[in-house]
Amino acid sequence: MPELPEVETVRLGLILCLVKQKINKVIVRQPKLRWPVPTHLPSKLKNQVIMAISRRGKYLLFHFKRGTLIVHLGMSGRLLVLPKMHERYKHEHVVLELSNQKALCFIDPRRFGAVLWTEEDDPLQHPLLNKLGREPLDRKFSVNYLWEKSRTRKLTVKQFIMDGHIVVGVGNIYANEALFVAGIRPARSANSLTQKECDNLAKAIKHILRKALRKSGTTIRDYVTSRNTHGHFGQHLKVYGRSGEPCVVCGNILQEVRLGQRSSVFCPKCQR
DNA sequence: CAAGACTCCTGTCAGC
DNA sequence: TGCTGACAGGAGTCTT
Repeated sequence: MPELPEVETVRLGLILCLVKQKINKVIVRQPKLRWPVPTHLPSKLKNQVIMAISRRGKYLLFHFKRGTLIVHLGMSGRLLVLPKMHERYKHEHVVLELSNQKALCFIDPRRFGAVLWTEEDDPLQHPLLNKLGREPLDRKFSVNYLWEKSRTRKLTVKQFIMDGHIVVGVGNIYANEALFVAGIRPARSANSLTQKECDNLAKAIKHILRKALRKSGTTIRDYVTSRNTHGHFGQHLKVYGRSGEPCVVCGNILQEVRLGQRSSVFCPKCQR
């Protein structure tokens, strides 16, 4: 499941081979994604040049002279740059054929992803983007911000940091890991956090995401050209997926609780 | 406004 | 071996 570091890695990889390329043709094989792929997408994109690729949260933005393509990878989405004449992947829903005889392919078995189009002057004003919370690696995502935002919130701190209206890009895996690093139990209510804990948490989120970003940065090729985007990450996870196993710090058995239908694993000794 | 339930979808895996 | 059912999960939307 692509989280923010993976999406950013995809972006960096795509910039290398897509910017300045012209779209020759768009093929929509399966328009039924998270939202329907706009029927006018092919005509809107035809003959336009990809000027830049940016990111907001886990949304990728492909900027054109007129309009912006918005892509979300959802749970199982992938963007691959393949030769124009390639063997068709299963679940290959949208294909952009490029002027360099390659094709950008959106592949998404579970179809939680999205391929959308906006012509707002500022694409960040799109309804899906304009209410998003802060970027975790931005300076503005700080102890003060977390502290203030959490004061009125009674939900669990894990659900709180996974709320994209507070901070974007913290999925279940990194939420679990960040709370472990910060020494905070996932079921604590957000408004019970002390300032010191908010500080630890903000730093832990940044730390975990930066670390993951560095790790994926070394495997950009895996994302852009071909399969197997995962595997290189699991070995670094300290709590996620390790319920019942010993804590890597103190040896206590890691426990699991479900918060908001999400599995949450923590060390009862290291996390308070 | 806040919080929880519900929803989309398919690959994977446990259990029989 | 094959079937069935549970589960996972991002995040918007609906309900309370």
